[in-house]
Amino acid sequence: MTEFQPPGRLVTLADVARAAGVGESTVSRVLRNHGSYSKRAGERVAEAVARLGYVPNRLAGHLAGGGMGTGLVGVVIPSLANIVFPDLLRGLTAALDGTGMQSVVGVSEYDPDREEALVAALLSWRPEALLLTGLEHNPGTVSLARASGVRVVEMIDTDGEGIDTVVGFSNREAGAASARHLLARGYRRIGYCGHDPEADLRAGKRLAGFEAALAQAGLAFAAREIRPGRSSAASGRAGFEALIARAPDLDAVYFSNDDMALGGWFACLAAGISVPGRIALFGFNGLDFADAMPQPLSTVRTPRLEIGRAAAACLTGRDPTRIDLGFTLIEGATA
Amino acid sequence: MTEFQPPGRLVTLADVARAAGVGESTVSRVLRNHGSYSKRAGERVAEAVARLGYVPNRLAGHLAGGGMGTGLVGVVIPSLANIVFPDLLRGLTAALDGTGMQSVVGVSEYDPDREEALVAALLSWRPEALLLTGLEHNPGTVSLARASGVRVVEMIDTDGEGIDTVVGFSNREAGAASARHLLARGYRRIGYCGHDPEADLRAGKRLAGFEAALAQAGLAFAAREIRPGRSSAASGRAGFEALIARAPDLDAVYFSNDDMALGGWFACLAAGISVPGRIALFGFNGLDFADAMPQPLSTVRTPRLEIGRAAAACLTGRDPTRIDLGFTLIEGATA
DNA sequence: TTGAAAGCGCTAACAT
DNA sequence: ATGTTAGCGCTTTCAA
Repeated sequence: MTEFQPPGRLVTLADVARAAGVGESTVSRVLRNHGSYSKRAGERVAEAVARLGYVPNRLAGHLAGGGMGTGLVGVVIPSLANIVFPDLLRGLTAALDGTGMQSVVGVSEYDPDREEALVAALLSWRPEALLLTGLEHNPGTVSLARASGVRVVEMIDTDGEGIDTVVGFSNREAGAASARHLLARGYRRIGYCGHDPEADLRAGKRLAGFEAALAQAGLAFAAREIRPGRSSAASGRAGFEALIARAPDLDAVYFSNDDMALGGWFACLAAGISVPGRIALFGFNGLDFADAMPQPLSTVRTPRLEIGRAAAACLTGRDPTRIDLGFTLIEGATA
Repeated sequence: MTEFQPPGRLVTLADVARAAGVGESTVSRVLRNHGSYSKRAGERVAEAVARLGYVPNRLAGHLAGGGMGTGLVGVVIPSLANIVFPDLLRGLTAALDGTGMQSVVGVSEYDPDREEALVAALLSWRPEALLLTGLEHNPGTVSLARASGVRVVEMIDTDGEGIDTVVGFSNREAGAASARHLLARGYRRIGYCGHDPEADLRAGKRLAGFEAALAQAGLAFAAREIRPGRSSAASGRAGFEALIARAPDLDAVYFSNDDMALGGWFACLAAGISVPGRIALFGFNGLDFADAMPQPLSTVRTPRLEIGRAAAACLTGRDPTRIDLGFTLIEGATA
């Protein structure tokens, strides 16, 4: 179907024009179905395109301009190891599907400097929008984003000021709501088990919100265990075991997220600790497995896919927006 | 820091040249640190770049460039909902980091037609390589990939012929090894609980490999439960419950992956079914949580990050390669 | 309806 | 060491 091509040189629009016996502009018109052309021209071009296996070069297309955008969306997420960010991308790509837009994704590993470098790199592709995670960035990142002139959407977190458009929920409030839930259930000797809140600033905000709500009740964490590295069930299990060894009288533990909480639940199961009778467990995110557990995990469900979808919807909008998609406290059986 | 820009027009290299009082080619030389230029020219250009907030346009750069690639890598994965594919991307982006390459990712949702459309779209960005998942594609996808002239790497699966370069492991053999493990442990009334093997062809190959090994021992599945939709703990739990209700005498269940197996384990816990005493459970992938469980899950660890890394390493290579990274059977406590 | 020509922002000769 | 020039592949006037 595809003719032999001298290696290293792809079929160009000029090749198609020659093969079809028409001018380049006619090929362009046919391909973009823009302007008018004869039926015959249309057929000959279509035939030549198929025969030569022509794939348009969008780089050239964009450069030639005429207001047509690149169709690229630059996205920076902090991690791929935590399913919440793939979930975000899932919502985003689902919404982008069919619009002719493509996302180009960079992963910052929770490093603001790396984020800045990624933003610079992504902008060199002249994306039509820039999607970042969270509200905290290097000053350089902010200048770059501003100067780019494109729509900037900051996802997930609404606790603070955004550059342009913000889509997410209040992590601080989610933490506070979790605390109020535990307090309402009568728990008083509460511990915290989490991964690094300095790197994962949203986890830090939840922690701060939780503490603020505790303080309102005249309480504070009875003990806390911060684990280095990323969150995981293994880390949650080890963290919980360390915590409970240090503070055996805890009656509840708040985890930085569901993965950590799952690890804590595993630890209880292994040690024969009754949940929530002896100790209550509370997570965050509302991951898939949470409600398949024999005791559904008590947690806060976050609108991850919805944030991705809403962010995509904001791309076309003209004015800055602020969308709070909220969260849902799930009264499971562990707290 | 950044001067006012008439909206809609970004700073170009020509603007920088004018501001720095040098020629365009000098700016180009300075920016790319290629060719020679005076110290003074370098300083003036650097100053102008900073002052104007100039971000190079790589689209134009590539178009002009004699042989300089786009630095883009087109990637197609079937899903973002299953952590194994983000893991793959994680290995890939980690290896790409610092090389100046960026991946552009498309998600096919296990649909070959969508995959073909994505490949066409990605090729229009003139990537320097194309990374696909699995070995089964539409004929159109294969022609496109071939005609592109770029390195094509098919990831994860080595059971079959590839277009160009293949990096993965044998899913078929992984399934067979799992069966042999269960047989060696004395299990004979084995059931299967999985998600759609027609969509997830790798799961289908594992299933086929497992069955072939059973057949060698003169056995077959005593029962099987195929669940529609994607894999999850909830699906695994429901599937397991249906399976065990239909075939109460099973002594082991092979799951399509760890998420499903976790659901099965939850079901056993909820129903007070002893594992592996009463029934053994076997998964696939070796996910994070597997060894944090009170009873570590018996499963097969797959080299997901390594595949991503190895795929990145293949990008530069000249000749087609075939890399089998193998897998590791993990003798957990559930089988 | 169609082709010729200009130019998008950049790089790589080629001069100087 | 540096400016000038000619494209890269495409889209869009503008004539014809």
